[in-house]
Amino acid sequence: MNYWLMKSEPDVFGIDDLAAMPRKTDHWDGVRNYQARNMMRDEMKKGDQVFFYHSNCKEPGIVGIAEVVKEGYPDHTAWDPKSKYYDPKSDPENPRWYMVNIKFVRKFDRTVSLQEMKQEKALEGMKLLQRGNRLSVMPVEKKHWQHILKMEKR
DNA sequence: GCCAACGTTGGC
DNA sequence: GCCAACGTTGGC
Repeated sequence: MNYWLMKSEPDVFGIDDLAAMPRKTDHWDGVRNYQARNMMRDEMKKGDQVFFYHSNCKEPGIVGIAEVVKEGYPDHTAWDPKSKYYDPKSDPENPRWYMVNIKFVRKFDRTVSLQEMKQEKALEGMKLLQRGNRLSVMPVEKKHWQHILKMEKR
């Protein structure tokens, strides 16, 4: 099993929105970055665990856990001219963009903030903390995953 | 709201 | 294939 982190803006779609969905599940549409696309299409597997990260907000950080329940499949919003994610260059015969479905697992007791994570020696080298990182989907190492779970309980 | 960092686009 | 211009992300 692998571990991941996915970013979302709470004003647009936060962890509470995921928890409020039917079956607490939603498709992760709108990713228009090739690196993130490749991970969703090729690497994320059913049962993989996902940190849900709130970005672009007052207190950026990890707020809970979700789980991959459906592996990569074409992101149909790319073919919908009315969607804000419409990409005329994505051909249904040869889809350019992919998404996965994730299901709410649990919300953290508290937010493990970005600021806090930056100060942790044990999290050195974590992708999220690297300068200028803008990926909205990224892998998390098991040791980092476990350390963050400990931080939550402090 | 600012701005640094990064990805993409397109002219050459 | 280079690289300047532009758009977006996201912390602050």
